Amino acid sequence: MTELMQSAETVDRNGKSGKRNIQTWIYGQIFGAILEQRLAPGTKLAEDALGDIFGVSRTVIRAVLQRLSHDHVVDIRPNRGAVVASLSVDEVRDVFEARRVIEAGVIDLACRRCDDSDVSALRDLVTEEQAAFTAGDRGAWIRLSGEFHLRVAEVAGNQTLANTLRALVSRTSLAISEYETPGQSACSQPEHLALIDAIEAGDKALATDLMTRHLRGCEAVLDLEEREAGTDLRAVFSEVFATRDEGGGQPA
Amino acid sequence: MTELMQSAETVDRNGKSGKRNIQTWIYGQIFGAILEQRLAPGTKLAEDALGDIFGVSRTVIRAVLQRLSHDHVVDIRPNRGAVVASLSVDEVRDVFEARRVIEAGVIDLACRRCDDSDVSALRDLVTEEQAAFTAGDRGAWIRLSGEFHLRVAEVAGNQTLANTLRALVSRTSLAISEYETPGQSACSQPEHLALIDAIEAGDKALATDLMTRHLRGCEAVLDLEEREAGTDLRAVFSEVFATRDEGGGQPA
DNA sequence: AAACGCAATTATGGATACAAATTAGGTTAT
DNA sequence: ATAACCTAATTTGTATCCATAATTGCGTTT
Repeated sequence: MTELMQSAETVDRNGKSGKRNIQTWIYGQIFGAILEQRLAPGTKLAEDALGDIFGVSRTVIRAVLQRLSHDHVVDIRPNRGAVVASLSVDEVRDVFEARRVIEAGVIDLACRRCDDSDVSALRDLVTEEQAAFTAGDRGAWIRLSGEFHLRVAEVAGNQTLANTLRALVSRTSLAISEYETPGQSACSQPEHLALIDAIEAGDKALATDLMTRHLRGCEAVLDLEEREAGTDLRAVFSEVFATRDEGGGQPA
Repeated sequence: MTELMQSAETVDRNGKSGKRNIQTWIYGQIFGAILEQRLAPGTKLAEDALGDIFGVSRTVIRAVLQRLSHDHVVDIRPNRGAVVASLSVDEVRDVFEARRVIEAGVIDLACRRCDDSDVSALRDLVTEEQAAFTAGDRGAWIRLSGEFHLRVAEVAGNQTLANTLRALVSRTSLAISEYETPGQSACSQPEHLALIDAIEAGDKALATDLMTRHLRGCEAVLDLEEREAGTDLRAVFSEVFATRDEGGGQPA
């Protein structure tokens, strides 16, 4: 988390100008930190603290937080500040359902419009993803895994769909952050490679089917059922109350 | 355009509290004005002017403009202010393509999840739409026409898809604003009614087919080909340069 | 001793003040 | 007369300041 502490002035983040749109840069930094799970859901994002860290005033931070809020990756409660967003189980289901709808269409378009350079670029990306996975760099792996889907959307050649998908992919990262099953880290590289093959072959029916199954698989790996009960405080303690007369839940 | 001049304090816009989240209210006002075409694409949205109109400081206006910018209905150029967004021809095509992808999925879900009250609510909405069309209230008609699609998304029961679609519907309004053919105002009520019938019957194949055709029809009504040349300044004046030696384009 | 209420502190929402950049208008020189 | 340049005014970007709402800790009361 301390990587954030580099002063905004000293870092040449653009290669072009020294201070072009500092706001966008900070936005990217916080966004990236959330996606790579260096900031966990529920973390308070105080304006003063972030202002100190990045060496700007609250004005800039406020603008950044509002943009992030619109992306649904941070949650701004009126008069109560901003926190890294937490997705409810229903929201996670909605996000995956939305992705199945959108990415089925995206990959259909990609089948029609891809050329050889697109295919090899996609394969390179999966190689990177494999490397991050092997190296155990979980943050980079999640980011690259999402980036694969975004690259497919770019191949599809529709900027609007790509932007839409970007929002959903980032929320998926948040979902993984909250609901992943400890042991099961679904290794998606083989499925991504199969998708590329289908795209290359121009087999739209196969490609859409693979994509749908892939997304269903990602969702299935999360433990949404167990946690679903966990969000209901009353349910969590129901057993305690049921057994308290027998001394079941009482401390010594 | 003068309806905007109601003072923010005097209007009870929520029914609950007198000044709850003024920002959201102003956002809605400007958003609505753009959707109903009371603000044309390209219109400058100066912070000071809007602040005076709504009786708030630039701080609030800036936040609102940033939200609108994220919705792609206003365009913020660094150091040069905000204007109502203008969609290029390519963007319009992208938006319609995206809508075909998303709404095909949405209506599929709607077929599965709708009940009788949903169906009658949709029919009521089309009745309203018809009334606005008959009354010649173009702004209300465009808004209600878009609202129909959003209601279908709500019937589908996926908040994420509904939000995504909301952004696309508003951009569609902008596209109509810029590219509509003068005479042809496509009356969409019959097509909307046919969609409702298909949803009610649960005929997913028919419903998705109708939706796709409906959206293609809306796009076809716009004159994207003619304007496409119009955006290329060089092409516009190519004839002038070709004929200038003959005195073709010279003023007296 | 525990629970309720009050006050102080902290943080957010909004307004104002200041700096930087762009645009428009005027002046000058060719 | 036209074109280029320079200056002034308007507008955006950022920082600081004030007001209001929320949280926390302490004291009082039962």
